[in-house]
Amino acid sequence: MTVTLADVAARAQVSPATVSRVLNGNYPVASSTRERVLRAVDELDYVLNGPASSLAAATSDLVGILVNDIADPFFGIMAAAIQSEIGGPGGRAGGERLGVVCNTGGSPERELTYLTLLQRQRAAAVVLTGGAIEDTAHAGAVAAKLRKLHEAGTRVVLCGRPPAPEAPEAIALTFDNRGGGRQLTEHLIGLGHRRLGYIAGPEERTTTRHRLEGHRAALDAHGIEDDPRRTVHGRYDRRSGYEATLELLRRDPSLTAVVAANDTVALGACAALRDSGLRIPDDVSVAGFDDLPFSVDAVPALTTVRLPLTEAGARAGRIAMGREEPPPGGIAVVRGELMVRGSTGVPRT
Amino acid sequence: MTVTLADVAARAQVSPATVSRVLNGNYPVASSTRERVLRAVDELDYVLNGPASSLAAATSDLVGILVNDIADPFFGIMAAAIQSEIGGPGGRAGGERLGVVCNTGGSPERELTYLTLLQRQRAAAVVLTGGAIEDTAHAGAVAAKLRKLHEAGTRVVLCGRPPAPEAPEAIALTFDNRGGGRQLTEHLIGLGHRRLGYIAGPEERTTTRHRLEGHRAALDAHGIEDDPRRTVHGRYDRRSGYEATLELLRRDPSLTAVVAANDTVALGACAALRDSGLRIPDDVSVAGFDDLPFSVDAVPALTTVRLPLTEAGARAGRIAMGREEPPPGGIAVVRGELMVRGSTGVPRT
DNA sequence: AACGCGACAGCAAGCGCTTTCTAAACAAGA
DNA sequence: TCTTGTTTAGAAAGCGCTTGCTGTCGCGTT
Repeated sequence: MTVTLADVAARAQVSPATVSRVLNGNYPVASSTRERVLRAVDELDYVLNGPASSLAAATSDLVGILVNDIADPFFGIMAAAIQSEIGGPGGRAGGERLGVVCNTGGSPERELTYLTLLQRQRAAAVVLTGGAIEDTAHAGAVAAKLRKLHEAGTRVVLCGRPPAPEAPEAIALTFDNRGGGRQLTEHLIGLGHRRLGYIAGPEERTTTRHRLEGHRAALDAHGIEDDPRRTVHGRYDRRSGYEATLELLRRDPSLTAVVAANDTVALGACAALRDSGLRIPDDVSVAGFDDLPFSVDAVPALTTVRLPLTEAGARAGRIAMGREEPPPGGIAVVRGELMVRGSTGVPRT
Repeated sequence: MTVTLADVAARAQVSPATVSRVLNGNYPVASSTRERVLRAVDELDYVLNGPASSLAAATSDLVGILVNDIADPFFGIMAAAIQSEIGGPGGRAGGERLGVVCNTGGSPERELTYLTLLQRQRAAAVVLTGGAIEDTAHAGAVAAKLRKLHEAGTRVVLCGRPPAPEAPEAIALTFDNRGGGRQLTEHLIGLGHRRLGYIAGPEERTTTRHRLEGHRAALDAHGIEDDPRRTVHGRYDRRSGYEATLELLRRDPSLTAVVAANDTVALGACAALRDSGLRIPDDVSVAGFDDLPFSVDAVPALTTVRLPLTEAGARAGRIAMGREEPPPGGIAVVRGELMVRGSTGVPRT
């Protein structure tokens, strides 16, 4: 029925061991023999049995990529970059690896489930992307899993996620969300804004907290009181941005700027402002975060903080594959870059 | 070092066989025994060895999802929907499956490589999303792989991809790209447009061809000559839409409408028009395809054809898991819905 | 001429699990 | 009492591959 190594060996008149060595290519095999084996492989259309191979070798060629929301380009772009460094053709280094993207949907349980599944598959590496959930119990559980994975020989990399003190062996490429948030708000303050609304993401995420902290730091540095009523929490999606904006306007119709948790939310905010008859940026300025591809096409183009998602993802991928040295101390901070565009301007007086 | 089934068995004072049966839960085990085993599993923090299990059982819990471009929400949305039906309990007993997204980047070789990798892993199912590549050799190779996968017990589902006549065992959920394209262009013609530019996708994709055919059918049905100079091919991205639009304008500045291969391209087209000092839709109407989430937020909102990506993906996922009957004949056509919005209007006279 | 050694190839022992077949224990029908 | 059936547990044979160790052979050294 299915072709096995033994079949290939028989056909090539060699032992199974030799076939295995030809296929794995880390043991001297005479080129004439090798050729014979490869021909047999070809003729029989042989495909290695992955599970058997993984079992015997105690390693697999799976690399897991965990994302919060695969439908969100923020994660899609990182995932694509990571995968491009991991395998398929082109990633020659030491065999083909299967980079698999796992969608947690932002759910803690699913995150753990996937981690277990990956552990079960004896994954070669795992990359966790995006912000972490700030729940002590859950964070502890994740850290414990990461430690186990590491012990089992799985490389662990965090991309766009803060370091996990409880799992220090995980390499972390962290986005400077705090700094970016601060830059953004300072830009707005510099333009003359004093009444800024802030649409934050879900409460329990590190990304949310850090960006918000940056915003508040900027306010504080300029002696602007941070009225808690000017901050609204929501999900990281357009709808949430729309509703949050209406809420902010209800609370304070004199707002001159809205800072959104990310670009998607900012787009929703723009829609809400327009639907409320307000012009951007003449009446209200809007700023986003991430600089996703569509942001430059918004009308007006969105002022935002560009995060080098592709570069960071690629680097994370290389580190996961052991093809690049981890940063000293296992932690690197990746900075964003303020992109000033049409959606922010001098406030009306 | 690592905990094995035998360790658990020893601790629970039962045989490995019993532990296995408890874990797989498809064999009668006395509840007292079961409990003892589960406690041991818990105490030892045991995690099943996936490869070993797959080897012994000759099946794995991997489900592959192939996408052309994971950074594109079109695929991200489908992938999320598919995965949501795959993960978690629900399938077989013991049923956690690992839904893995593989990014081919639109490359034929990568597509085949991933298919081989999935075959190697003895995947439980494979879902291919998005348009196929129209290259006889490649199509044949893919079909052959699909047939092999099927023979090996892997369920194969196509989602948003035309049926593969050479691999009839693959269930196909096909988008009615031709019909959608036709509707869109007829809408424009109905508004009075006669000089329509068309920005098509890459030449060799079925999606590209079908949408274009629909467009031409509409022109033809209304006796409008199809000037080949009014069609430009490009990639499915924003940049391509931008450049193609400039090219179309150069060829015929009197265009009154631009139909884009998809929403992302349409966004680029809008940018190009605006940069050329043209108003939408007063000077030129623009239409997209897919109705991605950001399309409604474009200014003006994009007229487009909504494809039920989430529904189709979910259905494909269920079929892949064997939880839903395949459509009769193994083929189902999924229709799009014309969404008329602000980006199209009556042409200037 | 004897020896040593490098380069290859094969043997066989697992890797950790599933599953068939068998056995034990007990209840119930004859 | 003996047979038959039912339920639950164990023994053991692999699943297909990798790899440490053991040869074998030919050739350069001494």
